[in-house]
Amino acid sequence: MKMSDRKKRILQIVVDEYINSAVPVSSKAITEKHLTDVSSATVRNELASLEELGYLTQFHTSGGRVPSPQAYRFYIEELMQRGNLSSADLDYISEAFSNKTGDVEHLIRSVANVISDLTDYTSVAVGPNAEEERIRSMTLLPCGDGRALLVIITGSRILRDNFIEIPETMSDADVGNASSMLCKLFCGKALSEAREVETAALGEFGQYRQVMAEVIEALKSYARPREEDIVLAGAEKIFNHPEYEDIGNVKNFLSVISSKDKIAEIVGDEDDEIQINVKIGSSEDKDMPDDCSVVTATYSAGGKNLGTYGVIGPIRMDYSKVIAVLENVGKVLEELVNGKNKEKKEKDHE
Amino acid sequence: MKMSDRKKRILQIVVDEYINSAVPVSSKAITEKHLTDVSSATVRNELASLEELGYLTQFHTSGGRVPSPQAYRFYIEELMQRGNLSSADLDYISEAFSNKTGDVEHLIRSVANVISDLTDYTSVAVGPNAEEERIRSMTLLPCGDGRALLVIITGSRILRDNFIEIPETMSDADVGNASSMLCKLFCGKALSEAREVETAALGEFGQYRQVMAEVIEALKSYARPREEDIVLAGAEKIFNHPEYEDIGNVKNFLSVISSKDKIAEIVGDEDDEIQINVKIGSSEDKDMPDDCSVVTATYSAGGKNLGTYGVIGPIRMDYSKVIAVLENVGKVLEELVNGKNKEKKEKDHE
DNA sequence: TGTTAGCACTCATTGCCTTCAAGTGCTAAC
DNA sequence: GTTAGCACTTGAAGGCAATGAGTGCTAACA
Repeated sequence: MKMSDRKKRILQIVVDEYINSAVPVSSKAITEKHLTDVSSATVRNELASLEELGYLTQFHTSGGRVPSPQAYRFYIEELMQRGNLSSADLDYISEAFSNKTGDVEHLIRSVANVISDLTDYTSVAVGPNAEEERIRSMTLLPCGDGRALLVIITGSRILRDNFIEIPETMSDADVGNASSMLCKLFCGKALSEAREVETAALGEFGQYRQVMAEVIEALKSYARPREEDIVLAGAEKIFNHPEYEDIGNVKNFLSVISSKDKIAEIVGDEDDEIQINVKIGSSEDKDMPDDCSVVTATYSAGGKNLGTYGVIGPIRMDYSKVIAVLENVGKVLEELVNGKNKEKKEKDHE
Repeated sequence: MKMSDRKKRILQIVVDEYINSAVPVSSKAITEKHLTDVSSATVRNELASLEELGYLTQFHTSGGRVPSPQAYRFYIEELMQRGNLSSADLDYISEAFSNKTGDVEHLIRSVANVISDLTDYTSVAVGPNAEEERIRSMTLLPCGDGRALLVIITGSRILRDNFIEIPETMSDADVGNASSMLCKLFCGKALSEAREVETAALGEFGQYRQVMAEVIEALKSYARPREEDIVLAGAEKIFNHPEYEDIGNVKNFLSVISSKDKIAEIVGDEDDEIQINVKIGSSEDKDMPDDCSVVTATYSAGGKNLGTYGVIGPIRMDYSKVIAVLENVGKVLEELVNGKNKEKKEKDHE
């Protein structure tokens, strides 16, 4: 069966209405508020047909219709009005990032907060993959107790730190030497390249050998996102949505968002090509609760990955608003990063 | 009215029963399970009297009695059986900390997890105040873009979240010099002392003056506990307790625990003299929900403050178990830290 | 004077019934 | 293809009686 234009229009009305009201939509409501030129009986026929096509479901015969996950997908792709943000919202975004300095950890947190505030959903964020970041500096700082702290700084000020065991025989000066040796070896390389240095080849490093092996071990731990790079904002926002008056749903939701692993799983496996990604219900990700959707966007600017950001909330989500927020935050972020680069380049030219 | 021994015994039974069952306790239940030598009528008289004294309340005439906050306080101080942990629990604790390396941030998280797992409540932890920690090393690492990262290593932690603006005119070597100058100036001092160095007195530092001023500014940010030092574990555990089948309670609870500020407030204002601290209901802390209790302990070992740890949960909390867990975790932690010190001293002697 | 049996009373819970309203599906007419 | 009309379904809400747990009070007892 082909989808007539009227069917599409009706489906759009149902989804819009349901997103707004959280109440199953009846034929009467449709003809009264939107399609005033046909009768409710006509709409009823169309609704029955849309139900057959799998776009709508009914809880019980006398209860109006509710969109299925399939309907939401279709809605997002074809039917949704792509809204723009109010200028107040836009101002809020630019202001929030206006004087952001510091490293990515802080940036991630601010972005998550802004997204949660504007959308009224719980937001999730996973920092950029450090894999391809080039190492700017690598330092070993002795800190007593036979240990040294390995600090790695990369281009976007991602820093990683690990403790390295230092042999008793190494003096602080030795550690300093090892440190500059490390820097010579690894600076300018990407983390992923650095990691691949063969441990065996390090035999020649004499007394530093053990230290070097540990450094490589540490580098391996950077393959996965760190706990600190997975953040959550506005968890309490779910209570603003009626589906979470049910304790069971809250339970499911909380069990997911209180595990960083699960968040990483849900947000993580992005296809970098697609800017906005929508997952609806549990069918698309085993870690997701049945009644949840996740909308994420992966940001980048100046060729640099800035991380993946998004919201998690009920399937009945205001996709239009959420997508608008994600897009605009992305834009501002990009301008910010590029603007800074530009500024810097201009300075360099003087 | 004086509390007879029998009254105390009955009150103890009521609180124990209620903590176990979450069901209001009736006179019949008491005489059947515990006080078999008196009749329920006698117990009824006592219950009425305990109610008059403010220890018990009734929701309705035919509903059994429930302890009041006052009863819990009395129970904790005088009535509670101070239980010991099972050997399985004790093993679990020792194992959890057996190979903990790394800085305080990691320690805080493990401790919070252990406490939450053993008590089945949500646990909260606020790391030790960095104020009195002695600075072991202080380093400025250049990271391009006119910035350097200030890394401070103290006895038990690494502080590395302040970027310092570096004047264009400073080369990396200059930054290195500034770095060693900082170290000379501040190493061995406590953070709180270091912070008090007069900015004005730094005029003599020439081109480093601005940098020095910024470093002092940065030091000031460590006066309050940092967000990273306030952690939460097992948020989803509240659903294991029947009071949180009510969505309103969950809402209150979540609104508190999703704000680090509020957690710090509730956990924070400890009297260091008292090892275990119990707050029951909202009367003791305006930030706390009416129906919540918080039990915390401030740990220290070898003269060093290790932070404040505890659980937050319903007023009807298994105080005996919670306190036992907190005490034992404290002991193991102390042994761990002292053990290490001892080990180290022995090594130093060789 | 403290304890207890007995009994009337209170009140939440449960199940059952009715009524009500919302919404549908179907049919026949347009 | 559209629509009016109507029977049918179903959840929500309200009333009502039965149930049962638990209490408070009184009078008798040791």
